[in-house]
Amino acid sequence: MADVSAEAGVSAQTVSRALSQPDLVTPETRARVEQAVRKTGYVRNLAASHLASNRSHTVAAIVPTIASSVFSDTLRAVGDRLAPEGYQMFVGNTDYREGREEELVGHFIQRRPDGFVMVGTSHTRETRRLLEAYGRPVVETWDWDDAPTDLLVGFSNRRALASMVEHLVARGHRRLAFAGVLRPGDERAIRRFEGFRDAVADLLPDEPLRVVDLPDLPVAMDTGVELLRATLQRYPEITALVFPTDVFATAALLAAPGLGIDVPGRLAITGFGDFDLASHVHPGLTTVAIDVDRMGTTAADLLLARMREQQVGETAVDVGYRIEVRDSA
Amino acid sequence: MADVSAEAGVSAQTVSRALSQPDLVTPETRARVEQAVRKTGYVRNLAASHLASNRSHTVAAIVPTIASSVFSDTLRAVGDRLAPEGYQMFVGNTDYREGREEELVGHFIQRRPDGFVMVGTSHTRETRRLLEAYGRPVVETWDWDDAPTDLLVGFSNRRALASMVEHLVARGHRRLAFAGVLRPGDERAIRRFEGFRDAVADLLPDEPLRVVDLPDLPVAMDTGVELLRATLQRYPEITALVFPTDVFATAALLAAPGLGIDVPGRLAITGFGDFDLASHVHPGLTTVAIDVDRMGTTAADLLLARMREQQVGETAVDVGYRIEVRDSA
DNA sequence: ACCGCTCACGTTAGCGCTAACGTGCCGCTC
DNA sequence: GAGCGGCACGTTAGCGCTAACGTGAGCGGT
Repeated sequence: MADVSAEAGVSAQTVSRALSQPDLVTPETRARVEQAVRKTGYVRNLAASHLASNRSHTVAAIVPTIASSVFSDTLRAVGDRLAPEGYQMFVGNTDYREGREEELVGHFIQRRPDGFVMVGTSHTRETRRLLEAYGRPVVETWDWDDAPTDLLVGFSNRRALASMVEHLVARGHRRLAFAGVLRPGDERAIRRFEGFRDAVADLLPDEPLRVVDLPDLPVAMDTGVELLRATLQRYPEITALVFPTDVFATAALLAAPGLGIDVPGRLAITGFGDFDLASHVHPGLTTVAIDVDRMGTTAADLLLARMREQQVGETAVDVGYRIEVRDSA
Repeated sequence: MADVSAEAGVSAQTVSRALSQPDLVTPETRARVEQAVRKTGYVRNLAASHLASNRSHTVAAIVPTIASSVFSDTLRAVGDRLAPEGYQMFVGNTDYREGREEELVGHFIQRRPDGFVMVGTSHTRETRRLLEAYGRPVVETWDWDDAPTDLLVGFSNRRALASMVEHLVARGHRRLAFAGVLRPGDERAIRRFEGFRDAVADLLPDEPLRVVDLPDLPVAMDTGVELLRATLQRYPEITALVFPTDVFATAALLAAPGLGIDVPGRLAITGFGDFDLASHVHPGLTTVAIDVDRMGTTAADLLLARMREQQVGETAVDVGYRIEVRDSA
């Protein structure tokens, strides 16, 4: 920067201003500085900027897995909104392992991000303590809680599944099962199960709770096939099978003909997420659609406002959900 | 850090050593420092560490899109290998737009990452200049080039598609078409097309080159259906259709029955990537499988060695590919 | 007893920026 | 024409670490 300021005949402070707050220098000075930057090949060092200004212009994002379209779409939306404002994003994945989130927060804090983006509202006590002590804005996404850590842009997984059960009951289904992978690292799946459980208890009080949980299997299509098989073996009487993710539901849908199961005639199937694939399988998958782009963009908007110490109107935004009815249910 | 050193009764330098190179202090001192860290709630500031040591312990990764399992699996593999070594990863996506890569490199350099992970070997002149001037290790992935920028862990997209054509020809196919989305931001797709073109010219010299390119459409399943339709309209005589990605191939496979097309009887279909879905559709999709985990892990290994200024044996690693033969072709 | 070496830790300076405040000039008001 | 405020830019100091070098204790060899 000293080279640039010498070349441009101004002080280092003016170079700094010309680069980060161009409005504060005259157009002529700005042009001289820009010319000097080009001539010297200067690339400013944001680590030094961070240290001096106490702003890193980074955001830390923590998701269960980046190798799933649901979260990577969210990250893309957040990143696309933040990048033009000069923020870069760190990404960490918990791999659906309990405790990894706390570890990641611990590591990320060392980089002093200006904000955090988290998936879910359920965190360990220590995670919350760390985030609160850190004192920078946090946006939670992909779920709903009446007492969020800070900002919240999400929807109720519980109500979404309850709505799906309502849809099935309205279509005349009485014997429903839920099949998924439930474990502490994936609270969203647990909320969805709870929504199923409560809606069944509410709408079909005479029916037993039918659940198949294979907590040791990965979130992959093979597991969906296995869940379909296990559920029909355990509850052959069911007419509808509710999955907490399209990953399982589409796999089950694709495997059904081979197992001699007519969908939706013999068995109705529902998913969650409205993946690209959901509208391409036959029959089309009835599923829960989330406006992921809006969720990501809104989360980034709230974070930006907080990071700039602007007033934030609503600190909790419900982006809702939509039951996307296709032929599978 | 001053608080910690006062609390532990040692100098700040010793606190620094206890945290970053624990072997250099006695076990007793280390314990006292750790105790003091806990008591004070100290979280070290890696921006300051970066500034003082000229090592950021970050790696910048640039991919076409993070919302695709191919690249997010790679990122996950790279990230999982680097995280335990204390490296965090910045991710940027070019959205398959030409020129975005150069822009991203320009931004990332300001953060002084210790290394770069790139997808592809083809970059603008300015991108290469920036990376070379920056002088830190760069790993290119997902393609092959005899004169890489620095390190290379990939495979030949061109040869992979040529192998697929060989497979089809060996099965008796003569009239083949290639259908995809070819544009400057996606060099991998172009290499795959070239592999198809050259293999057809080589093995089927009497056949014309049959290509359908819809460069303005997104890489999504809808486009796959559209490509299938357009290709059969233009080249009704074909018996095999080669796609440069499983996204298109699986969509075409799922749409075929509805269009009255029997796969593989009337038309053989092949993809690229061996997505989870490829083995779940019926018929199973014949496709090109890449060992993405190995590619990511090896890329991270080479990068780590270079970042630590260790000797790197092979600077170019070919992870190869495998034609995964299923029933679609 | 002296030397030289190693080890554990301390001291000094500086990494490359920007916050905060200082300075000088210009134009406006009364 | 004195006074005042705003603007553009400069000066000073310091953000929180670590590289490089310094120091002193302990130990073995001669």
